[in-house]
Amino acid sequence: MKKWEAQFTAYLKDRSLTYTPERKTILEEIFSSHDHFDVESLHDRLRERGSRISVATIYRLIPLLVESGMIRPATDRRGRPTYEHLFGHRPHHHLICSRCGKVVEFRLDAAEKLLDRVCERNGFSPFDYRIGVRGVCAACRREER
Amino acid sequence: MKKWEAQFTAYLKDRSLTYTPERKTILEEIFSSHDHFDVESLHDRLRERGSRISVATIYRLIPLLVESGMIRPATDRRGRPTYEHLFGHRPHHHLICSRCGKVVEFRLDAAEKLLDRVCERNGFSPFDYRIGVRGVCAACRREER
DNA sequence: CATATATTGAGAATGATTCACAATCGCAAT
DNA sequence: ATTGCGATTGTGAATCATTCTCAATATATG
Repeated sequence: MKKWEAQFTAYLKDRSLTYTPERKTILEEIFSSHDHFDVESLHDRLRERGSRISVATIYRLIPLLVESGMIRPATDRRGRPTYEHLFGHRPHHHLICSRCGKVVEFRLDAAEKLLDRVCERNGFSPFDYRIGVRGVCAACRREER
Repeated sequence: MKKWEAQFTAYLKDRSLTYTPERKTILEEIFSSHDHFDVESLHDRLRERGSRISVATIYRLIPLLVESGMIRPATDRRGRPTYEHLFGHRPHHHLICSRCGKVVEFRLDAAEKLLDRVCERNGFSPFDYRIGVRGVCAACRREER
């Protein structure tokens, strides 16, 4: 059993909810990729798989996944709602160019210790963190002149 | 003239667009607060001010503000689209409880040095950064048992 | 196996966002 | 100041995503 499956079934059991085949199928599809997803394309992917799960079921599942900390709402560059799941990647961070939208990923393990201390002081048990830095990339800076 | 006004008028001029009274009013309202905003509540605030600007005008302005780097799309806890503007606050960060949604703000100047080094290596000129830590707060952890 | 509750799909209802269009506006060139 | 032209606006209609309703199933429990 995958880690995400264990976490989600525990969450469901805690609230007397059930782990239905539909929910299992949707989760499998979500966690089969690391990419962000939106409802429509997730629904398409499920249909390609041969599933006839309705969009309503997806919409109904999402709040549970958010609540349980499996996914989180995000937004694409144009502000459209997407979701990203929180398993299977080690924390990675982003440099985002405000001018051209380019995104550079980086890792920064050194930050973890600092943040652990902050969490401790505030009674938080962290399970994920993200750093986003906004600025202007070298190419755009050159172009500006 | 405010910094944001200078930046936006420059952006408009560059594309032969005009800085109309409506746009000025909307910008003033957006930058009069540090909070995130959504279209509906921004529209309400404008009406309270006595303005009759239509929502369509707001919707039409937003892509320009995003493009010009004045605001950025964000998302509230439930995934609803909001925007935050990018002027005038010192960097602050968030601990977010995945269970109950509580948000604790903190500051962490020590991170800045680490991030400056990352930026330098990648040729970025940063002007803002945000750290989001997701976890479970003390109250929710207690309740879980 | 019977019961109570949760879940589902379909389609209707809602609400947010975009579009179309006719009436203004603002700027630049006279 | 006047004219001309593209940009901008408000209105209301159209579209699109999301939520809701309801009747039919499925699931867990005793």
